[in-house]
Amino acid sequence: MGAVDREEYVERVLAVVEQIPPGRVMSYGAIAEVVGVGGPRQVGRVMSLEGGGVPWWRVVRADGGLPLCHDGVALEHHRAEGTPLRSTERVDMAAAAWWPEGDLGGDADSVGPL
DNA sequence: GGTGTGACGCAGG
DNA sequence: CCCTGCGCCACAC
Repeated sequence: MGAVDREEYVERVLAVVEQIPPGRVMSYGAIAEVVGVGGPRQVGRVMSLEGGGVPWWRVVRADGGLPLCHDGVALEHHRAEGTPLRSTERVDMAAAAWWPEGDLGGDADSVGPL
């Protein structure tokens, strides 16, 4: 079976992003793993094209760095949602990292102490 | 059909 | 903490 259609891939990626709860974040690589197709670069491409309809600011790089395009806007959202920030422009992946199949990897819906 | 680029990831210095 | 190089896959030229 070949890879899913482009539209199918987009829908799938956006679906995962929509599932990300407030105060939590997912890395491009994590989304690519959940989708099971393509790689982190393809996820980023989809976000740039169709990310306008989903909480794109909850999608960050694996090292906690925010998207290079609207980092300032993303910071506003993270501060408003209470995302654990480690630096003025970085997210604390150790506490904010989230996973769709049950809160594994990071912690429960609790945001843990800083 | 090769080349370059990118909202990336990781290892190394 | 910083920057550099390599690998990755899809798309534009």
